[in-house]
Amino acid sequence: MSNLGITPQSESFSEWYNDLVVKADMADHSAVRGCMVIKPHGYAIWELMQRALDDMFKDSGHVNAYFPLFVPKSFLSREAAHVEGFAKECAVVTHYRLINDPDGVGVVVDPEAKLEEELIIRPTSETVIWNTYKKWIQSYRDLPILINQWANVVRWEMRTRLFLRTAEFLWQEGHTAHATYGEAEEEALLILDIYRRFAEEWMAVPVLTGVKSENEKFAGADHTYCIEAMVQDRRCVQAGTSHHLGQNFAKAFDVKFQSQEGKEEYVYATSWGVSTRLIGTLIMAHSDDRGLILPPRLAPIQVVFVPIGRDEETRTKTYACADRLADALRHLSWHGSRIRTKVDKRDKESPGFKFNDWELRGACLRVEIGPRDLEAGTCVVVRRDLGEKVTVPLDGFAAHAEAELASMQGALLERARGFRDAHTYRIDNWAEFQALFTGEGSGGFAVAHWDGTAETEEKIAELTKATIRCIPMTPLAPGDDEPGTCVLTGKPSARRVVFAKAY
RNA sequence: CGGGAUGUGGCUCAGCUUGGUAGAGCGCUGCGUUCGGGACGCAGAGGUCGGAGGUUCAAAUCCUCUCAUCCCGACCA
Repeated sequence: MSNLGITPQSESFSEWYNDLVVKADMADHSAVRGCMVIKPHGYAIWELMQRALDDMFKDSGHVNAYFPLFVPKSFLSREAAHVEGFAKECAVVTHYRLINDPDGVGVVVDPEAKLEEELIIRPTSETVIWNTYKKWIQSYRDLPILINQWANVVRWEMRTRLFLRTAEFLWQEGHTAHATYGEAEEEALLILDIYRRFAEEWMAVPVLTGVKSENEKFAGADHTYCIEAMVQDRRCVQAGTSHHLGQNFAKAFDVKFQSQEGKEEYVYATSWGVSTRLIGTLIMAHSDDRGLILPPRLAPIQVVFVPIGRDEETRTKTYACADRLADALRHLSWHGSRIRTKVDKRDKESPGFKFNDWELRGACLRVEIGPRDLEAGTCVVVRRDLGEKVTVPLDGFAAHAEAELASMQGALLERARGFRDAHTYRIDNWAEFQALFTGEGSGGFAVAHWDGTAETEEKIAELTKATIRCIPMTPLAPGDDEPGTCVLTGKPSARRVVFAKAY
């Protein structure tokens, strides 16, 4: 069995990832640097993610809206910390018209068509939205506002990777307005918990929840909550963030409301988002050298049938059998949606080719139906994460398939959790800390004491490339939240924090 | 934005040193045989050699510039 031209993980994790994304037909590089084409197979995963998250947002009282792509430059000057965080990576629109090149062929920018005020392509929408909220909010009766939008944003990144960091990406951004600090805090934590549940229950990716250090928090936030996942090269991915913005944007955009007591106060805000980066995280968390391994709840194809027959007559029978089984599955509801199936009737491809192809594309269960099965009244079922062929009677097939999907969903989460826990270390001396982040096959989560200063954080990053991923919400192990001494400086530390190399 | 590498049919690459009619494998199209872990035969189609200048009788090949991609750093969801 070949690896189908995918660089093995053991040889180079990053090449493995690049090969896989392209060969599994998820995405392609585009004509524009740093941008990508999300192909149907990759987009199908995004659609499933969107649907799940959108339901959770709606269930918790949020509504969707849409705000414009363009941000007047002046908006970005309003909140100093915020603009500093994004200024270096903004795309700017300066003109609004092209003309035929007077000196030759093609078109050139019309110098006459210069915009009076340049427009920034949104790197995030806080400023546009808060400029709007100012018009919407007068009284405490207008609050809270709980709006989400699904959109694209642009951050002009120097170094990009498909799904993990692209110049343009798709995401959702929630923007809420509240009367009190406490209510905004509750909102930020509510969303954080939605993100955690989505990661674990849908993506089968266990995540740490925590607070970002001052260095790592969102520019413009009072504080930032995050979910952090470990992937198979033991590096850490920030998979989602939820910000308590305090009154920063309300002050920058002068958004006040009259309280029940008649007092004028600034509004409290949150913002929160997850992006197509989740797809990259999903791939890196579970997949192997043979291709994608997707958790059933997010797999575009959950059960694929490969009917086998060397002659027309056998083929007719195996096709009919596969259609019948697929149809039965489609009428079953699993986690609230129909089971997604496919009967692979491509007659130019051999069964062996199809086996490899569907492993590459991450179908969860593959069902082989050949002449031998027809005689015996069975089919052969192979689960993508286990790879073993199991002969199953046609009679109990649907129940078997459903049980296997459920079991696979759980198994992936457990495996990922086991992997993460096996690479999470409590480290109390500097030599050990450095050793963890040095050399081949190194890495993981270092749960260590830190003296709380930005200088120490930066020094550690400089020496090891590891950064503080989060200050956990709850201790990962008993004692983690007790005082100790900083792993680098030996100064007092209030509690342990999590260090890792990050994407 | 620095350092390195690479741009030649859809894909992977050879040809470039030493200038002289653009090649291979895979894929693609047609027909036939195949079909339980990437099948085979025969016949076909497909390329302004990333782009622009220059040198030359002649440029994929030499020179200059430019664009893009990948890897490694600095920056970031």
